[in-house]
Amino acid sequence: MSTISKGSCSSEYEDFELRRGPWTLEEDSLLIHYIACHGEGRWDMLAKCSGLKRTGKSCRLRWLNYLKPDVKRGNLTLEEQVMILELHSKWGNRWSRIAQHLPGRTDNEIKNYWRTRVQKQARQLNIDANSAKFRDVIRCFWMPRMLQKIEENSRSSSTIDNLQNPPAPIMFNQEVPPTTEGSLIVGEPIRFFNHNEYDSSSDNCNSPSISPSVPETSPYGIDNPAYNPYLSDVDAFNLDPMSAMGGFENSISDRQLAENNWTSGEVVDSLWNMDELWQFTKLQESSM
DNA sequence: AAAAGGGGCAACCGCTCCGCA
DNA sequence: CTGCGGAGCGGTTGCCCCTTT
Repeated sequence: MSTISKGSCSSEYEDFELRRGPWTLEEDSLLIHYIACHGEGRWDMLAKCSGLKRTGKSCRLRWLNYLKPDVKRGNLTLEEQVMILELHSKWGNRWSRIAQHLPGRTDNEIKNYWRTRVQKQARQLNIDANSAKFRDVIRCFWMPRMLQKIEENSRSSSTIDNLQNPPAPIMFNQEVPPTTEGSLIVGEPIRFFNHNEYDSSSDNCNSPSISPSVPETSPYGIDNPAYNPYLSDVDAFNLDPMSAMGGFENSISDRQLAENNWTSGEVVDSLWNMDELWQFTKLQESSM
């Protein structure tokens, strides 16, 4: 067990051992109280002065991922899941960046979602989760299903009046939190398009367009292959899905795959039925 | 009812970036 | 220009809880 050097706030600082592991209620309230009085930042100083026997890093993480008032708890909504899939296809494992577009969600939460739910599907399909093939499965199969589900949900909750009119584009009510990044469109609603707006000529897949209004470029170099490994993959996401699916049936033909439910809680219907995926790949095959 | 296994998630670790002296 | 400290990020680990056998 390591100790940390003497701080300016506590003469006993050098004497205690650093605490690790799960936070206690007392520690949480201590941290909340300290931040309420002194604000965020200077985490090392905060750790020393608050009386917490934790590192500054640990305090920061606990605050940002758990204690901060605007942190949203609970299952990710379908809209949030679609957003994660879409943004991940653009930016790769830029979790904090993706989290910026999901108000109240933390990078850690999104990362865990990706690893536990999405990568699990890739494993079951025997596909590399970072491969173009898997991205096409997501884009051409799962995301349209999710959007369809979102649309169904919005329809079922709408009034008769709404049913007489074409449904409006699915909108997120939340604003994208302001960011200092120059090229980002800040404060703009994240917007998906429904089927009515979809121009099939613009996409290789027979699926709705999924177009969160996020910029294509950024100072982080999302379009720079050096930062985004996906881009070095010869524009992998724009590959013809037919070719992307090539040989795909071989990897799932033994039906060894389990039912796929990477969505959480209430959305555990046939959305991720592998039979449907199977039919989907066969359709792709026969249309060639 | 108990043990084993697996999944989910909070927390840690190491690296990188950035601002400042 | 360089070194240093603070902060942030992504990968990994480990624990807890639930499910299965």
